[in-house]
Amino acid sequence: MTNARQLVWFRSDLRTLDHPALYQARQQGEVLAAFVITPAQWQQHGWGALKTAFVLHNLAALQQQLQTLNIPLKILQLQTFAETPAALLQLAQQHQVSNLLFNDEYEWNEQQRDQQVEQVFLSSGIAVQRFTDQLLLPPGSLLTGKGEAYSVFTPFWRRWLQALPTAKLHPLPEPQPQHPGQLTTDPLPVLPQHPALHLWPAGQAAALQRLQDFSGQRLMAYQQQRDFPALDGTSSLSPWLAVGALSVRQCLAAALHVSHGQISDKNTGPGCWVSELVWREFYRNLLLAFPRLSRGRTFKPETERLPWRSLNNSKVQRDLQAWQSGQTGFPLVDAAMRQLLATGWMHNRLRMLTAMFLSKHLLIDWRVGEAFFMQHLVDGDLASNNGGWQWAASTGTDAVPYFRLFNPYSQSQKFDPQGDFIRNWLPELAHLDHKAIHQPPVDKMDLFGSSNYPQPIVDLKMARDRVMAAFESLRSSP
DNA sequence: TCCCCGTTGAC
DNA sequence: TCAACGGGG
Ligand SMILES: Cc1cc2nc3c(=O)[nH]c(=O)nc-3n(C[C@H](O)[C@H](O)[C@H](O)COP(=O)(O)OP(=O)(O)OC[C@H]3O[C@@H](n4cnc5c(N)ncnc54)[C@H](O)[C@@H]3O)c2cc1C
Repeated sequence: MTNARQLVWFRSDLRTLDHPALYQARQQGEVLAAFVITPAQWQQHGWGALKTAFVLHNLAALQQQLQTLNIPLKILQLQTFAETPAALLQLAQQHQVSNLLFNDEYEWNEQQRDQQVEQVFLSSGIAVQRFTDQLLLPPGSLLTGKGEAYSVFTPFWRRWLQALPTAKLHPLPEPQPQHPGQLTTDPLPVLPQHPALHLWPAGQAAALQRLQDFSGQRLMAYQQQRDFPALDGTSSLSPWLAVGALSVRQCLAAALHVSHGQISDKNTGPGCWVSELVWREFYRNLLLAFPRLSRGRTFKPETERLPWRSLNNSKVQRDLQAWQSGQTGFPLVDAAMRQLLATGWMHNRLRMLTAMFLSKHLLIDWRVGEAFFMQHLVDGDLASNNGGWQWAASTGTDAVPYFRLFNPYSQSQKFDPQGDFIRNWLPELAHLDHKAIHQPPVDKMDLFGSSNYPQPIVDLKMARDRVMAAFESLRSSP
């Protein structure tokens, strides 16, 4: 048994630290690692160039780290998930593997793929071992009184807090190096470049460094600072969490460390931050329990009938393009969209604002915005992105009530009071003071060079009335 | 993880 | 004229 060869299939868990499948495999025998590149599938999932590049650069970092452990990495270059089971099995048989080990993923297509992989391996006499990795607590371990998945966050959070003290959540160490074997590591594909990639250094070492930097003053002040996009109030760890260069247990351990092992509510910096990790957890559980979410359906069935404005209409097309390019005439919305385009990341407060602006004020189908985010985000993640969009569009479970509309000007005054964030991303408005910048006066004569900043593309009162009416129409009609 | 609008009462 | 507040969406 100890010499039996173990195949560890890496997916969205590109690290060697705290890796359940890798750690267990190393205990069981000689480890061979594999990664499957499926560009056509990734494209179908709406990944953008930046996210794809980030994944591949993290793969390169993983390869290096595995080399220090004498673990060879095989790379299968395919197109889709459909080809994966056969190709992976061939690899396994070629190298006389006795066990396949991998960490679970929760999206529908990924689940289907993994089920097929498991079947072909089992019927070829290769054992399959699956591990919980992305979730702190295994799915299904937290259920409502009725034995169902939670669809409301607050009770989920309460149960989660109850379960925390007895859960085994210590990060696993990196496995010991193994004796060098005969198998060789495959060459990497050419690594794509992207202008924003330098903002997101690949690999677990960079991720841990950021976690460390965050886990002091900033974590303590998180609850006070996290809503102000001009501050460095949040961790910016989402890209590494999304590709698994960092584990959620490593994050939790850091938070527990600064809060002396205790998290009892979300009224402290660490407690509040952990509650955000649990939101991630909540959305992953939802995606697993409700497969329709992976297939573009709304959580609330009646909201499928919302009368979104048609993209065949050229005015609607122009509104969409204005939103996408940061030219809506609402400064904080535009600054946020330009942050997304330039960096591949956007502050949470602004994701909520821009998502609500598109789906509510412009009354454009949230799925269009969801796809656009996925195309540009470096941390693009189906569960969290879909969860966030359905939250903002009020089509989700435990979403914002449809009438609780953000006003882009009030949000701007509240959360960017000095206008620093706007000034940073909209140079054409940089001359305006903290009072004027939220709602710039018309600069007809181009005295300040801001005449090319657009006028608001929509009247807020009209937009508000329109979206309220749209939601209210759901009640009366069948 | 909200905003709007009408009312009230102090000036 | 304006802050404070409550109801409603
Ligand atoms: C419309 C919309 C789309 C979103 N799309 C994504 C996405 O594609 N990928 C993604 O990772 N997050 C997404 N989020 C959630 C959230 O905005 C980001 O996780 C967060 O902004 C990342 O920044 P951070 O790492 O500094 O977060 P921190 O505040 O430091 O939080 C720590 C971690 O907790 C998790 N987290 C925080 N807030 C949330 C949340 N509201 N929901 C789920 N997880 C959360 C993230 O993994 C994050 O890295 C979306 C939110 C909205 C409203």
